[in-house]
Amino acid sequence: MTELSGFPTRKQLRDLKRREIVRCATVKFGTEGYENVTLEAIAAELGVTKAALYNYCSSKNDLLMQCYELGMDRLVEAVETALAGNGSAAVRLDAGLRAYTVTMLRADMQYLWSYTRPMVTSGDKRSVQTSRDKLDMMFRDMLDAGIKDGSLRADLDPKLASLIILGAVNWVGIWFREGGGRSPAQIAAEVTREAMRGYLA
Amino acid sequence: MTELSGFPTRKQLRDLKRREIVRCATVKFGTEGYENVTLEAIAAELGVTKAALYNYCSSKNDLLMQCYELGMDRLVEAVETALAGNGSAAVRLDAGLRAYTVTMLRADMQYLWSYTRPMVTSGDKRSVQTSRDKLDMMFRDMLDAGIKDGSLRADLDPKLASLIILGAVNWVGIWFREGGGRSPAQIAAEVTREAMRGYLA
DNA sequence: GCATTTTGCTAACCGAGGGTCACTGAACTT
DNA sequence: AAGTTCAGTGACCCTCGGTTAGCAAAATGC
Repeated sequence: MTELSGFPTRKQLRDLKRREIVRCATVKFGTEGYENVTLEAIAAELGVTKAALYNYCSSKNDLLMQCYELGMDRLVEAVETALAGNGSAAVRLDAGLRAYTVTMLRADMQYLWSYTRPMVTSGDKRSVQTSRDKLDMMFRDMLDAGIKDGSLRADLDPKLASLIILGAVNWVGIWFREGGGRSPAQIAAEVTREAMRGYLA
Repeated sequence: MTELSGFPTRKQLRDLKRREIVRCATVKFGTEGYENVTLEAIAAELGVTKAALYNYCSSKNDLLMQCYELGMDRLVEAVETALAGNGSAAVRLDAGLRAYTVTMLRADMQYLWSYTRPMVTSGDKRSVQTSRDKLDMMFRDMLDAGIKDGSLRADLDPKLASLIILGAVNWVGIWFREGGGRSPAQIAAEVTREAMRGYLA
């Protein structure tokens, strides 16, 4: 035994701090907007100086990317769980899309669709794109399954259909703002049903 | 006669210059990204100094808004023309959506969807929103007409349907990049057909 | 035709904020 | 105890959006 158990190691501590920074940045970016948040403000909220942040990210944009990745992981996990449920492919697809939408409508996730995409520089694109592709593939596979089990139209093109459906659903993130009478869950249910309408068997 | 005709008046000249600035900025924002374009660069391309630009816009963000307005006008006009054609409401809706998509896929229009929305500050929102609302209304009216003339399903909800369809179509602007085998017109036709699928009578 | 104002622009500057660097003090290593 | 690693600091630089004083030329007034 080189150390007491129960205390985080140096590496773990470092990662915990990194996560805390990302969490803090996510909230601030999401509520105040990327442009309007200074690194100084983030640092101040964490009780350190700006320069300290550069131990955990290489630039402001990189910090945003880390926020994006965290959000994407959350999204992938929510959808994965929902898609793994019971029922026909159509039913599971519906659940997956609803999970996707509801997660996306969380206040601190809004920036994902509002701020992040344009900021993605060619260098960062790779890691972001893999999460996106993964989600895309999950939905596409479910569309395939729907053709096989007969719950979706046999003549649909999974690639095109997933673009259409995800487009419709992503758009919600743009136009939906809290305050209208309906809850995110209700909105998600309506939009998902509507987006899938043309594809049900 | 206070002046020779055929020469632009002071006011006209000023407006021409303004347009030229906006056109130049549009191209640069579209191809290089808002963040990466300095006012100095725009000014240099126009052969003036940065400060001169401030005679025609109040801030960099305002310049972006002027680009946005120009693009929106273009979009509204293209859609208006297409919607005014002959045929059933479904046919005209199809034409309108294709016009919308093709216009949106122009290289110098990409920034509209990639860069502008998040930059819109609450003050500017008004003017931008009116163009958006106008487009939305045009499509919604056409959906209404489709219910009336029987070319679209009688049970569709125009408000929800327009959000779904426009969402699907707007998404193209995000994922489409030149170079794939198909032309913008082909893409537009495919996506439009697919997005309308669930709503045809 | 001369004085006055208005206009379009420039040169020089300011300040915010992203990013860097030399250094420090504490903790781990040997 | 001496050396090494490392998180964090404070002072600094530089880019870039935005401002201001002033100038020359065109428009306007008398």
